[in-house]
Amino acid sequence: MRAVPPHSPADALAGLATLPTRSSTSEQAADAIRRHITEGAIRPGAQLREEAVAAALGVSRNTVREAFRALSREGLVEHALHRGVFVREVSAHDVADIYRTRRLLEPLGLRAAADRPAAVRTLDDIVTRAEAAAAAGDWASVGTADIAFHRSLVGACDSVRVDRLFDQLFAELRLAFAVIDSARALHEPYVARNRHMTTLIGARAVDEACVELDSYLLDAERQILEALGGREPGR
Amino acid sequence: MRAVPPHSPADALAGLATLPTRSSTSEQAADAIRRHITEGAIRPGAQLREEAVAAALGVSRNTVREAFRALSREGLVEHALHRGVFVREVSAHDVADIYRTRRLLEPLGLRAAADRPAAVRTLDDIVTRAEAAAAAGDWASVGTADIAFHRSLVGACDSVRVDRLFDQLFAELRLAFAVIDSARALHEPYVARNRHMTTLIGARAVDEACVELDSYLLDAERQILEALGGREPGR
DNA sequence: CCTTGCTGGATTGTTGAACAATCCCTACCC
DNA sequence: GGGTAGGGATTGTTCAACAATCCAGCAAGG
Repeated sequence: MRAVPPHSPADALAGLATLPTRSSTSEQAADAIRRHITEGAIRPGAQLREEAVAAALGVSRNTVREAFRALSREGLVEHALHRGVFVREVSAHDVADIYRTRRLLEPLGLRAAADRPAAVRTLDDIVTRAEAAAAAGDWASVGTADIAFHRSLVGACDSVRVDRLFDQLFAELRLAFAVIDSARALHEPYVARNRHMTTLIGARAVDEACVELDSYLLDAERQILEALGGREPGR
Repeated sequence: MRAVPPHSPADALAGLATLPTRSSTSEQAADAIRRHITEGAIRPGAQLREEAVAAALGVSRNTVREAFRALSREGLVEHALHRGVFVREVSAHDVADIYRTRRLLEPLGLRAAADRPAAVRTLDDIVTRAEAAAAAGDWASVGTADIAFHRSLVGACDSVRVDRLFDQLFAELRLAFAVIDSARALHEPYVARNRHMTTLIGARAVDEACVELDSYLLDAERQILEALGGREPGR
Protein backbone atom coordinates (compact mmCIF):
# COMPACT_ATOMS: atom_id res chain seq x y z
CA MET A 1 0.00 0.00 0.00
CA ARG A 2 3.04 2.31 -0.01
CA ALA A 3 2.87 5.13 -2.49
CA VAL A 4 4.97 4.58 -5.56
CA PRO A 5 8.08 6.72 -5.68
CA PRO A 6 7.46 9.38 -8.31
CA HIS A 7 10.30 8.45 -10.62
CA SER A 8 10.01 4.67 -10.54
CA PRO A 9 8.10 3.31 -13.52
CA ALA A 10 4.54 2.46 -12.45
CA ASP A 11 4.53 -0.69 -14.56
CA ALA A 12 7.25 -2.32 -12.54
CA LEU A 13 4.98 -2.60 -9.51
CA ALA A 14 1.81 -3.49 -11.34
CA GLY A 15 2.21 -7.21 -10.77
CA LEU A 16 2.43 -7.47 -7.00
CA ALA A 17 -0.78 -5.66 -6.27
CA THR A 18 -2.21 -8.45 -4.17
CA LEU A 19 -0.67 -9.04 -0.81
CA PRO A 20 -1.94 -12.14 1.02
CA THR A 21 -4.80 -10.53 2.97
CA ARG A 22 -4.10 -11.33 6.56
CA SER A 23 -7.20 -12.08 8.55
CA SER A 24 -8.36 -11.46 12.06
CA THR A 25 -9.20 -14.13 14.59
CA SER A 26 -12.92 -13.61 14.14
CA GLU A 27 -12.57 -14.11 10.40
CA GLN A 28 -10.63 -17.31 10.94
CA ALA A 29 -13.34 -18.42 13.34
CA ALA A 30 -15.96 -17.65 10.69
CA ASP A 31 -13.94 -19.66 8.17
CA ALA A 32 -13.79 -22.65 10.49
CA ILE A 33 -17.51 -22.57 11.22
CA ARG A 34 -18.33 -22.03 7.57
CA ARG A 35 -16.30 -25.05 6.56
CA HIS A 36 -18.00 -27.15 9.21
CA ILE A 37 -21.41 -26.14 7.94
CA THR A 38 -20.78 -26.52 4.21
CA GLU A 39 -19.17 -29.91 4.77
CA GLY A 40 -22.35 -30.99 6.48
CA ALA A 41 -20.74 -31.59 9.87
CA ILE A 42 -23.55 -29.62 11.47
CA ARG A 43 -27.10 -30.27 10.38
CA PRO A 44 -29.38 -27.48 9.18
CA GLY A 45 -31.56 -26.28 12.01
CA ALA A 46 -28.99 -27.16 14.64
CA GLN A 47 -28.15 -24.48 17.18
CA LEU A 48 -24.66 -23.09 17.61
CA ARG A 49 -24.11 -22.18 21.23
CA GLU A 50 -21.73 -19.31 21.71
CA GLU A 51 -19.87 -20.74 24.66
CA ALA A 52 -19.49 -24.19 23.12
CA VAL A 53 -18.16 -22.77 19.85
CA ALA A 54 -15.84 -20.42 21.70
CA ALA A 55 -14.45 -23.30 23.72
CA ALA A 56 -14.08 -25.52 20.65
CA LEU A 57 -12.17 -22.85 18.75
CA GLY A 58 -10.21 -21.59 21.73
CA VAL A 59 -11.40 -18.02 21.35
CA SER A 60 -13.55 -15.70 23.38
CA ARG A 61 -17.31 -15.36 23.19
CA ASN A 62 -17.13 -11.85 21.76
CA THR A 63 -14.99 -13.07 18.89
CA VAL A 64 -17.44 -15.87 18.16
CA ARG A 65 -20.26 -13.33 18.12
CA GLU A 66 -18.48 -11.30 15.49
CA ALA A 67 -17.99 -14.44 13.43
CA PHE A 68 -21.69 -15.26 13.80
CA ARG A 69 -22.66 -11.84 12.56
CA ALA A 70 -20.59 -12.36 9.43
CA LEU A 71 -22.06 -15.81 8.77
CA SER A 72 -25.52 -14.47 9.37
CA ARG A 73 -25.03 -11.88 6.64
CA GLU A 74 -23.85 -14.64 4.33
CA GLY A 75 -27.07 -16.51 4.91
CA LEU A 76 -25.39 -19.62 6.29
CA VAL A 77 -26.80 -19.03 9.72
CA GLU A 78 -29.89 -17.46 11.19
CA HIS A 79 -29.82 -15.21 14.17
CA ALA A 80 -32.82 -15.11 16.50
CA LEU A 81 -32.71 -12.42 19.14
CA HIS A 82 -32.15 -13.86 22.59
CA ARG A 83 -32.48 -17.37 21.21
CA GLY A 84 -29.20 -17.88 19.45
CA VAL A 85 -27.92 -18.74 16.00
CA PHE A 86 -29.03 -21.77 14.02
CA VAL A 87 -27.69 -23.35 10.88
CA ARG A 88 -29.89 -22.05 8.11
CA GLU A 89 -32.62 -24.31 6.77
CA VAL A 90 -33.42 -23.52 3.17
CA SER A 91 -37.13 -23.98 2.58
CA ALA A 92 -38.84 -25.15 -0.57
CA HIS A 93 -39.83 -21.53 -1.03
CA ASP A 94 -36.15 -20.54 -0.91
CA VAL A 95 -35.17 -23.17 -3.45
CA ALA A 96 -37.92 -21.99 -5.78
CA ASP A 97 -36.72 -18.40 -5.48
CA ILE A 98 -33.11 -19.38 -6.02
CA TYR A 99 -33.89 -21.25 -9.20
CA ARG A 100 -36.19 -18.51 -10.41
CA THR A 101 -33.25 -16.17 -10.01
CA ARG A 102 -30.93 -18.53 -11.82
CA ARG A 103 -33.32 -18.96 -14.74
CA LEU A 104 -33.49 -15.19 -14.91
CA LEU A 105 -29.78 -14.40 -14.82
CA GLU A 106 -27.91 -17.32 -16.30
CA PRO A 107 -29.29 -16.82 -19.81
CA LEU A 108 -27.80 -13.32 -19.72
CA GLY A 109 -24.44 -14.85 -18.91
CA LEU A 110 -24.83 -17.45 -21.61
CA ARG A 111 -25.46 -14.84 -24.29
CA ALA A 112 -22.51 -12.79 -23.09
CA ALA A 113 -20.25 -15.82 -23.00
CA ALA A 114 -21.18 -16.82 -26.53
CA ASP A 115 -19.51 -13.66 -27.82
CA ARG A 116 -16.23 -14.41 -26.11
CA PRO A 117 -13.98 -17.22 -27.23
CA ALA A 118 -12.05 -17.04 -23.97
CA ALA A 119 -15.20 -17.60 -21.94
CA VAL A 120 -16.21 -20.54 -24.09
CA ARG A 121 -12.77 -22.07 -23.66
CA THR A 122 -13.05 -21.70 -19.89
CA LEU A 123 -16.42 -23.44 -19.89
CA ASP A 124 -14.97 -26.22 -22.00
CA ASP A 125 -12.10 -26.69 -19.57
CA ILE A 126 -14.43 -26.91 -16.61
CA VAL A 127 -16.65 -29.50 -18.28
CA THR A 128 -13.61 -31.54 -19.23
CA ARG A 129 -12.52 -31.51 -15.60
CA ALA A 130 -16.00 -32.56 -14.53
CA GLU A 131 -15.97 -35.46 -16.95
CA ALA A 132 -12.64 -36.66 -15.61
CA ALA A 133 -13.89 -36.42 -12.04
CA ALA A 134 -17.07 -38.29 -12.97
CA ALA A 135 -15.04 -41.06 -14.59
CA ALA A 136 -13.03 -41.32 -11.38
CA GLY A 137 -16.17 -41.42 -9.27
CA ASP A 138 -15.17 -38.23 -7.46
CA TRP A 139 -18.65 -36.78 -7.16
CA ALA A 140 -17.68 -34.02 -4.79
CA SER A 141 -15.38 -32.61 -7.46
CA VAL A 142 -18.11 -33.02 -10.03
CA GLY A 143 -20.34 -30.89 -7.84
CA THR A 144 -17.62 -28.28 -7.45
CA ALA A 145 -17.09 -28.21 -11.21
CA ASP A 146 -20.81 -27.81 -11.82
CA ILE A 147 -20.88 -24.76 -9.58
CA ALA A 148 -17.75 -23.44 -11.28
CA PHE A 149 -19.43 -23.89 -14.66
CA HIS A 150 -22.44 -21.80 -13.79
CA ARG A 151 -20.38 -19.23 -11.93
CA SER A 152 -18.26 -18.87 -15.00
CA LEU A 153 -21.40 -18.47 -17.09
CA VAL A 154 -22.71 -15.52 -15.09
CA GLY A 155 -19.15 -14.23 -14.83
CA ALA A 156 -19.41 -13.41 -18.51
CA CYS A 157 -21.89 -10.68 -17.55
CA ASP A 158 -18.86 -8.85 -16.25
CA SER A 159 -20.66 -7.55 -13.19
CA VAL A 160 -18.99 -8.12 -9.84
CA ARG A 161 -22.31 -7.45 -8.13
CA VAL A 162 -24.06 -10.20 -10.02
CA ASP A 163 -21.07 -12.42 -9.28
CA ARG A 164 -21.47 -11.73 -5.59
CA LEU A 165 -25.17 -12.51 -5.77
CA PHE A 166 -24.37 -15.87 -7.31
CA ASP A 167 -21.72 -16.69 -4.73
CA GLN A 168 -24.25 -16.16 -2.00
CA LEU A 169 -26.84 -18.07 -3.94
CA PHE A 170 -24.60 -21.12 -4.32
CA ALA A 171 -23.73 -20.96 -0.65
CA GLU A 172 -27.42 -21.35 0.07
CA LEU A 173 -27.73 -24.12 -2.50
CA ARG A 174 -24.95 -26.07 -0.85
CA LEU A 175 -27.08 -26.10 2.27
CA ALA A 176 -29.95 -27.52 0.25
CA PHE A 177 -27.66 -30.15 -1.30
CA ALA A 178 -26.99 -31.44 2.19
CA VAL A 179 -30.45 -33.01 2.28
CA ILE A 180 -29.66 -35.23 -0.70
CA ASP A 181 -27.99 -38.47 0.31
CA SER A 182 -26.25 -39.47 -2.87
CA ALA A 183 -23.77 -37.00 -4.32
CA ARG A 184 -23.75 -39.15 -7.44
CA ALA A 185 -27.49 -38.92 -8.04
CA LEU A 186 -27.24 -35.22 -7.39
CA HIS A 187 -24.49 -34.35 -9.83
CA GLU A 188 -24.14 -37.13 -12.41
CA PRO A 189 -26.94 -36.14 -14.80
CA TYR A 190 -25.61 -32.66 -15.26
CA VAL A 191 -22.14 -33.38 -16.60
CA ALA A 192 -23.47 -34.41 -19.98
CA ARG A 193 -25.90 -31.52 -20.04
CA ASN A 194 -23.17 -28.99 -19.35
CA ARG A 195 -21.16 -30.58 -22.15
CA HIS A 196 -24.12 -30.32 -24.48
CA MET A 197 -24.63 -26.68 -23.56
CA THR A 198 -20.97 -25.86 -24.12
CA THR A 199 -21.05 -27.49 -27.53
CA LEU A 200 -24.12 -25.47 -28.49
CA ILE A 201 -22.51 -22.26 -27.31
CA GLY A 202 -19.34 -23.06 -29.20
CA ALA A 203 -21.46 -23.58 -32.33
CA ARG A 204 -23.11 -20.19 -31.75
CA ALA A 205 -26.49 -21.88 -31.33
CA VAL A 206 -27.31 -19.49 -28.53
CA ASP A 207 -31.08 -19.85 -28.51
CA GLU A 208 -30.87 -23.62 -28.37
CA ALA A 209 -28.34 -23.37 -25.57
CA CYS A 210 -30.73 -21.15 -23.62
CA VAL A 211 -33.51 -23.68 -24.00
CA GLU A 212 -31.22 -26.42 -22.75
CA LEU A 213 -30.12 -24.21 -19.84
CA ASP A 214 -33.69 -23.48 -18.83
CA SER A 215 -34.59 -27.14 -18.97
CA TYR A 216 -31.48 -27.99 -16.93
CA LEU A 217 -32.46 -25.53 -14.22
CA LEU A 218 -36.06 -26.71 -14.09
CA ASP A 219 -34.94 -30.32 -13.71
CA ALA A 220 -32.40 -29.48 -11.03
CA GLU A 221 -34.98 -27.49 -9.12
CA ARG A 222 -37.49 -30.31 -9.30
CA GLN A 223 -34.91 -32.81 -8.06
CA ILE A 224 -34.08 -30.75 -5.02
CA LEU A 225 -37.70 -29.96 -4.23
CA GLU A 226 -38.52 -33.67 -4.40
CA ALA A 227 -35.65 -34.46 -2.06
CA LEU A 228 -36.94 -31.84 0.33
CA GLY A 229 -40.21 -33.72 0.06
CA GLY A 230 -42.88 -33.06 2.64
CA ARG A 231 -40.13 -32.11 5.04
CA GLU A 232 -41.50 -28.61 5.58
CA PRO A 233 -45.21 -28.55 5.04
CA GLY A 234 -46.29 -25.34 6.68
CA ARG A 235 -44.10 -22.54 7.95
CA MET B 1 -44.25 -13.32 18.10
CA ARG B 2 -46.69 -14.82 20.62
CA ALA B 3 -48.79 -17.64 19.24
CA VAL B 4 -52.40 -16.71 18.70
CA PRO B 5 -54.73 -18.28 21.25
CA PRO B 6 -56.50 -21.10 19.42
CA HIS B 7 -60.05 -19.95 20.03
CA SER B 8 -59.74 -16.31 19.03
CA PRO B 9 -60.88 -15.63 15.46
CA ALA B 10 -57.91 -15.00 13.23
CA ASP B 11 -59.51 -11.97 11.61
CA ALA B 12 -59.72 -10.07 14.86
CA LEU B 13 -55.94 -10.04 15.13
CA ALA B 14 -55.16 -9.52 11.47
CA GLY B 15 -54.51 -5.82 11.89
CA LEU B 16 -51.81 -5.89 14.48
CA ALA B 17 -49.79 -8.61 12.78
CA THR B 18 -46.58 -6.62 12.84
CA LEU B 19 -45.26 -5.88 16.24
CA PRO B 20 -42.43 -3.40 16.12
CA THR B 21 -39.69 -6.03 15.66
CA ARG B 22 -37.67 -5.48 18.73
CA SER B 23 -34.04 -5.06 17.94
CA SER B 24 -30.85 -5.40 19.83
CA THR B 25 -28.73 -2.46 20.89
CA SER B 26 -26.19 -3.17 18.20
CA GLU B 27 -28.90 -3.09 15.54
CA GLN B 28 -30.16 0.22 16.82
CA ALA B 29 -26.61 1.50 16.77
CA ALA B 30 -26.27 0.31 13.17
CA ASP B 31 -29.51 2.10 12.30
CA ALA B 32 -28.28 5.34 13.81
CA ILE B 33 -24.96 5.19 11.99
CA ARG B 34 -26.63 4.18 8.75
CA ARG B 35 -28.96 7.16 8.93
CA HIS B 36 -26.05 9.47 9.62
CA ILE B 37 -24.21 8.19 6.59
CA THR B 38 -27.09 8.14 4.10
CA GLU B 39 -28.09 11.64 5.15
CA GLY B 40 -24.61 12.78 4.32
CA ALA B 41 -23.73 13.84 7.84
CA ILE B 42 -20.45 11.96 7.52
CA ARG B 43 -18.37 12.34 4.41
CA PRO B 44 -17.29 9.35 2.34
CA GLY B 45 -13.77 8.40 3.24
CA ALA B 46 -14.12 9.65 6.80
CA GLN B 47 -13.04 7.33 9.56
CA LEU B 48 -15.38 6.14 12.29
CA ARG B 49 -13.45 5.67 15.50
CA GLU B 50 -14.85 2.98 17.75
CA GLU B 51 -14.45 4.82 20.99
CA ALA B 52 -15.88 8.08 19.66
CA VAL B 53 -18.92 6.37 18.17
CA ALA B 54 -19.44 4.35 21.33
CA ALA B 55 -19.34 7.49 23.43
CA ALA B 56 -21.67 9.35 21.07
CA LEU B 57 -24.24 6.56 21.12
CA GLY B 58 -23.78 5.74 24.78
CA VAL B 59 -22.97 2.09 24.16
CA SER B 60 -19.92 -0.06 24.59
CA ARG B 61 -17.15 -0.57 22.09
CA ASN B 62 -18.07 -4.20 21.52
CA THR B 63 -21.59 -3.23 20.56
CA VAL B 64 -20.27 -0.65 18.12
CA ARG B 65 -18.03 -3.27 16.59
CA GLU B 66 -20.99 -5.53 15.96
CA ALA B 67 -22.82 -2.64 14.32
CA PHE B 68 -19.78 -1.94 12.15
CA ARG B 69 -19.69 -5.54 10.98
CA ALA B 70 -23.30 -5.26 9.86
CA LEU B 71 -22.72 -1.98 8.03
CA SER B 72 -19.63 -3.39 6.42
CA ARG B 73 -21.64 -6.25 4.92
CA GLU B 74 -24.13 -3.71 3.60
CA GLY B 75 -21.36 -1.92 1.80
CA LEU B 76 -21.91 1.38 3.57
CA VAL B 77 -18.62 1.14 5.36
CA GLU B 78 -15.23 -0.39 4.72
CA HIS B 79 -13.30 -2.29 7.31
CA ALA B 80 -9.50 -2.24 7.19
CA LEU B 81 -7.81 -4.60 9.60
CA HIS B 82 -6.09 -2.75 12.42
CA ARG B 83 -6.86 0.55 10.75
CA GLY B 84 -10.54 0.99 11.43
CA VAL B 85 -13.75 1.51 9.48
CA PHE B 86 -14.26 4.23 6.91
CA VAL B 87 -17.35 5.51 5.18
CA ARG B 88 -17.35 3.82 1.82
CA GLU B 89 -16.19 5.79 -1.19
CA VAL B 90 -17.82 4.54 -4.36
CA SER B 91 -15.33 4.77 -7.18
CA ALA B 92 -16.01 5.47 -10.83
CA HIS B 93 -15.36 1.79 -11.33
CA ASP B 94 -18.10 0.96 -8.83
CA VAL B 95 -20.56 3.28 -10.51
CA ALA B 96 -19.82 1.69 -13.86
CA ASP B 97 -20.40 -1.77 -12.44
CA ILE B 98 -23.60 -0.72 -10.71
CA TYR B 99 -25.06 0.68 -13.91
CA ARG B 100 -23.87 -2.27 -15.92
CA THR B 101 -25.82 -4.42 -13.48
CA ARG B 102 -28.87 -2.21 -13.74
CA ARG B 103 -28.82 -2.27 -17.53
CA LEU B 104 -28.63 -6.03 -17.31
CA LEU B 105 -31.44 -6.64 -14.82
CA GLU B 106 -33.96 -3.85 -15.18
CA PRO B 107 -35.02 -4.86 -18.69
CA LEU B 108 -35.96 -8.26 -17.24
CA GLY B 109 -38.17 -6.49 -14.74
CA LEU B 110 -39.65 -4.28 -17.41
CA ARG B 111 -40.71 -7.24 -19.54
CA ALA B 112 -42.16 -8.99 -16.51
CA ALA B 113 -44.03 -5.86 -15.42
CA ALA B 114 -45.52 -5.37 -18.87
CA ASP B 115 -47.48 -8.60 -18.45
CA ARG B 116 -49.03 -7.49 -15.18
CA PRO B 117 -51.63 -4.75 -15.02
CA ALA B 118 -51.12 -4.41 -11.28
CA ALA B 119 -47.41 -3.75 -11.72
CA VAL B 120 -48.09 -1.15 -14.40
CA ARG B 121 -50.57 0.56 -12.14
CA THR B 122 -48.02 0.67 -9.33
CA LEU B 123 -45.45 2.24 -11.65
CA ASP B 124 -48.03 4.79 -12.75
CA ASP B 125 -48.80 5.71 -9.15
CA ILE B 126 -45.14 6.19 -8.34
CA VAL B 127 -44.55 8.44 -11.33
CA THR B 128 -47.63 10.48 -10.44
CA ARG B 129 -46.25 10.97 -6.96
CA ALA B 130 -42.88 11.97 -8.41
CA GLU B 131 -44.54 14.56 -10.65
CA ALA B 132 -46.38 16.05 -7.70
CA ALA B 133 -43.18 16.22 -5.67
CA ALA B 134 -41.34 17.82 -8.60
CA ALA B 135 -44.06 20.43 -8.95
CA ALA B 136 -43.67 21.20 -5.27
CA GLY B 137 -39.91 21.42 -5.58
CA ASP B 138 -39.42 18.55 -3.16
CA TRP B 139 -36.41 17.01 -4.89
CA ALA B 140 -35.61 14.61 -2.09
CA SER B 141 -39.02 12.99 -2.55
CA VAL B 142 -38.47 12.93 -6.29
CA GLY B 143 -35.27 11.00 -5.68
CA THR B 144 -37.03 8.59 -3.37
CA ALA B 145 -39.76 8.06 -5.95
CA ASP B 146 -37.20 7.43 -8.67
CA ILE B 147 -35.64 4.70 -6.59
CA ALA B 148 -39.08 3.30 -5.80
CA PHE B 149 -39.87 3.23 -9.51
CA HIS B 150 -36.87 1.14 -10.43
CA ARG B 151 -37.22 -1.06 -7.38
CA SER B 152 -40.77 -1.73 -8.41
CA LEU B 153 -39.58 -2.53 -11.89
CA VAL B 154 -37.19 -5.25 -10.79
CA GLY B 155 -39.74 -6.34 -8.22
CA ALA B 156 -41.80 -7.64 -11.12
CA CYS B 157 -39.12 -10.32 -11.55
CA ASP B 158 -40.60 -11.82 -8.42
CA SER B 159 -37.23 -12.81 -7.00
CA VAL B 160 -36.50 -11.73 -3.45
CA ARG B 161 -32.82 -12.31 -4.11
CA VAL B 162 -32.76 -9.92 -7.02
CA ASP B 163 -34.71 -7.48 -4.88
CA ARG B 164 -32.08 -7.71 -2.18
CA LEU B 165 -29.34 -7.14 -4.72
CA PHE B 166 -31.07 -3.96 -5.85
CA ASP B 167 -31.58 -2.70 -2.32
CA GLN B 168 -27.87 -3.00 -1.71
CA LEU B 169 -27.14 -1.47 -5.06
CA PHE B 170 -29.26 1.59 -4.34
CA ALA B 171 -27.66 1.94 -0.94
CA GLU B 172 -24.34 2.26 -2.74
CA LEU B 173 -25.83 4.66 -5.25
CA ARG B 174 -27.06 6.92 -2.48
CA LEU B 175 -23.45 7.25 -1.41
CA ALA B 176 -22.54 8.29 -4.94
CA PHE B 177 -25.42 10.79 -5.03
CA ALA B 178 -23.83 12.54 -2.09
CA VAL B 179 -21.15 13.96 -4.38
CA ILE B 180 -23.72 15.81 -6.46
CA ASP B 181 -24.55 19.22 -5.07
CA SER B 182 -27.93 19.88 -6.59
CA ALA B 183 -30.66 17.35 -5.87
CA ARG B 184 -32.72 19.06 -8.55
CA ALA B 185 -30.15 18.62 -11.29
CA LEU B 186 -29.77 15.04 -10.16
CA HIS B 187 -33.39 13.99 -10.25
CA GLU B 188 -35.38 16.41 -12.38
CA PRO B 189 -34.65 15.05 -15.84
CA TYR B 190 -35.81 11.57 -14.94
CA VAL B 191 -39.38 12.25 -13.92
CA ALA B 192 -40.49 12.78 -17.50
CA ARG B 193 -38.50 9.81 -18.68
CA ASN B 194 -40.09 7.52 -16.12
CA ARG B 195 -43.49 8.81 -17.25
CA HIS B 196 -42.58 8.13 -20.83
CA MET B 197 -41.45 4.63 -20.00
CA THR B 198 -44.61 3.91 -18.06
CA THR B 199 -46.74 5.06 -20.97
CA LEU B 200 -44.82 2.80 -23.34
CA ILE B 201 -45.20 -0.15 -21.01
CA GLY B 202 -48.92 0.54 -20.63
CA ALA B 203 -49.21 0.57 -24.41
CA ARG B 204 -47.39 -2.79 -24.56
CA ALA B 205 -44.57 -1.21 -26.53
CA VAL B 206 -42.07 -3.26 -24.57
CA ASP B 207 -39.12 -3.07 -26.93
CA GLU B 208 -39.38 0.70 -27.19
CA ALA B 209 -39.63 0.93 -23.42
CA CYS B 210 -36.45 -1.12 -23.11
CA VAL B 211 -34.63 1.20 -25.46
CA GLU B 212 -35.76 4.18 -23.40
CA LEU B 213 -34.73 2.41 -20.19
CA ASP B 214 -31.28 1.66 -21.53
CA SER B 215 -30.82 5.24 -22.66
CA TYR B 216 -32.04 6.47 -19.26
CA LEU B 217 -29.48 4.35 -17.45
CA LEU B 218 -26.64 5.37 -19.74
CA ASP B 219 -27.45 9.05 -19.21
CA ALA B 220 -27.74 8.69 -15.44
CA GLU B 221 -24.43 6.84 -15.31
CA ARG B 222 -22.73 9.51 -17.39
CA GLN B 223 -24.09 12.25 -15.14
CA ILE B 224 -22.76 10.64 -11.99
CA LEU B 225 -19.41 9.81 -13.54
CA GLU B 226 -19.04 13.43 -14.65
CA ALA B 227 -19.87 14.64 -11.15
CA LEU B 228 -17.25 12.28 -9.77
CA GLY B 229 -14.97 14.00 -12.27
CA GLY B 230 -11.24 13.65 -11.81
CA ARG B 231 -11.87 13.16 -8.10
CA GLU B 232 -10.26 9.72 -8.11
CA PRO B 233 -7.59 9.53 -10.73
CA GLY B 234 -5.63 6.48 -9.63
CA ARG B 235 -6.69 3.46 -7.63
C1' DC C 1 16.79 16.69 -0.76
C1' DC C 2 15.32 12.25 -0.46
C1' DT C 3 15.29 7.95 1.71
C1' DT C 4 15.58 4.88 5.62
C1' DG C 5 15.00 3.41 10.35
C1' DC C 6 13.30 4.20 14.71
C1' DT C 7 10.21 5.51 18.40
C1' DG C 8 6.18 6.86 21.04
C1' DG C 9 1.35 7.49 21.06
C1' DA C 10 -3.06 6.31 19.35
C1' DT C 11 -6.26 2.86 17.75
C1' DT C 12 -7.79 -1.54 16.92
C1' DG C 13 -8.09 -6.71 18.18
C1' DT C 14 -9.06 -9.90 21.71
C1' DT C 15 -9.81 -11.58 26.14
C1' DG C 16 -12.27 -12.70 30.53
C1' DA C 17 -15.45 -11.74 33.87
C1' DA C 18 -19.56 -9.91 35.30
C1' DC C 19 -24.48 -8.91 35.33
C1' DA C 20 -29.16 -8.06 33.19
C1' DA C 21 -32.63 -9.66 30.08
C1' DT C 22 -34.83 -13.20 27.96
C1' DC C 23 -36.22 -17.71 26.78
C1' DC C 24 -37.69 -22.40 27.58
C1' DC C 25 -38.72 -26.36 30.21
C1' DT C 26 -40.80 -28.36 34.17
C1' DA C 27 -43.74 -28.83 37.88
C1' DC C 28 -47.64 -27.24 39.84
C1' DC C 29 -52.43 -25.83 40.49
C1' DC C 30 -57.19 -25.25 39.29
C1' DG D 1 -56.35 -30.17 30.06
C1' DG D 2 -54.93 -25.55 30.17
C1' DG D 3 -52.90 -22.08 32.25
C1' DT D 4 -49.18 -20.38 35.20
C1' DA D 5 -45.29 -19.67 38.24
C1' DG D 6 -40.56 -20.86 39.12
C1' DG D 7 -35.66 -21.60 37.80
C1' DG D 8 -31.82 -22.92 35.02
C1' DA D 9 -29.63 -22.02 30.79
C1' DT D 10 -28.38 -18.87 27.17
C1' DT D 11 -27.90 -14.64 25.09
C1' DG D 12 -27.11 -9.38 25.24
C1' DT D 13 -24.21 -5.89 26.91
C1' DT D 14 -20.82 -3.68 29.55
C1' DC D 15 -16.29 -2.92 31.39
C1' DA D 16 -11.38 -3.03 32.00
C1' DA D 17 -7.30 -4.67 30.58
C1' DC D 18 -3.58 -5.98 27.51
C1' DA D 19 -1.36 -7.30 22.98
C1' DA D 20 -0.80 -6.18 18.23
C1' DT D 21 -0.62 -2.96 14.86
C1' DC D 22 -0.51 1.33 12.53
C1' DC D 23 0.96 6.06 11.83
C1' DA D 24 3.16 10.53 12.18
C1' DG D 25 7.19 12.68 13.24
C1' DC D 26 11.98 12.91 13.81
C1' DA D 27 16.79 11.71 13.50
C1' DA D 28 20.50 9.69 10.84
C1' DG D 29 22.66 8.76 6.61
C1' DG D 30 23.46 8.86 1.73
